Amino acid sequence: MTQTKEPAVPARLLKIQEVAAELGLTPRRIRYYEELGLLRPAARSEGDYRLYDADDLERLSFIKGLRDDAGFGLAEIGQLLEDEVARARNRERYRATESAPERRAILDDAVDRIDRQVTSLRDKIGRLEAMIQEADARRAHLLAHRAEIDGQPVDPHDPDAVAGFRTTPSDR
Amino acid sequence: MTQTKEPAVPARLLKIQEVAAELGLTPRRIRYYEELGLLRPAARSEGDYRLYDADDLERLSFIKGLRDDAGFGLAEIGQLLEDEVARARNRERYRATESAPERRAILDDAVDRIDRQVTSLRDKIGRLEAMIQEADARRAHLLAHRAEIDGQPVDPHDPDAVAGFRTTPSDR
DNA sequence: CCTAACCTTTACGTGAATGGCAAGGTTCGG
DNA sequence: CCGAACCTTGCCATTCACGTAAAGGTTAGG
Repeated sequence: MTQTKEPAVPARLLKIQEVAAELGLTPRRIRYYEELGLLRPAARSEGDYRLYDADDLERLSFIKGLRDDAGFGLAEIGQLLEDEVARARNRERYRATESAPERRAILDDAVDRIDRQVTSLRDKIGRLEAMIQEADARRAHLLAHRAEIDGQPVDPHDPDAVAGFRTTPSDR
Repeated sequence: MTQTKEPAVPARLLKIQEVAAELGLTPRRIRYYEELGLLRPAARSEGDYRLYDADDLERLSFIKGLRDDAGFGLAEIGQLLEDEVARARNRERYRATESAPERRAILDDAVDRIDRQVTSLRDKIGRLEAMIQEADARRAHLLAHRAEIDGQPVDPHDPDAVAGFRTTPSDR
């Protein structure tokens, strides 16, 4: 099947549509992300077909998550991820040097970037949790009124209304 | 100052720009949300100025959160929140009936809606947490390599590269 | 009563993120 | 070597979520 040539698995390269299908994207979107500098296919075929490796798939999947799930804009994602130009530069720097301290620095930078990504995600989670709190407060308010009704099945004139159900027109 | 007429506080009504300033929105956005049926001002002035009450403010704030923080589309927000037509209808139904069971039903519907909202938010949080997991995995991978370097300061030929830093060109 | 500062509706403009199509080149199984 | 199925770049169209401006009415303080 997959011929194990010599060092490890050659890890088959995928064409754009295969990638799109696998990740639930469209070729168009993938090309657009490339155009914005968010990723670059690992290789091109003889006839210039884009060819993606497992690494690209991971990156694309993360981009998709940031976009579709986290709702970040593509520009913001660009900052968060570091563009392909910088990525290539760092790869080169890492490969070029033998120096352990320098390699450490490069790795530490990469870790910092990930930390920033995680922080962004946690911030967002925090905001969503705040919204849940508010929603729960409204929920509790409604339930309080429900309990009130349950207590006195038919009340002649209700003292005030339920949150979200202003039944006393008062002025309007 | 605020004349307490008789029942409670008349709760001053705000004009659109005041609302916008308070919530960090623009009049345009507020009008647009109204146009989509997401909210309707509590009242209009003599000369047709939109006037918002505290209830409107809460709703608007929630809409803003769903949009800016949670990243939902306005159409989706419309479904989640129930449009103003349905809201008005329910208010009327609630007000119209004396029946405790019916009021209970209306309140229960409102609670259900809130539960759906919370579920949507929790779903999103779940997806974000999954992304954090992935990011942490990458982070751990990088740190593993950093530790490796720390162990053997100057290694002649590295066995393989770091995640995200393919230093062995192998074929490309 | 006047006027500045606000409001109204209507309508057109814009940036982001795609969709869709055309014209042509590439791959690949048969 | 051929055709179906895919790929390329290029470009225009569209949707969403507003921004902005115009033309005119309203409010509130002095």
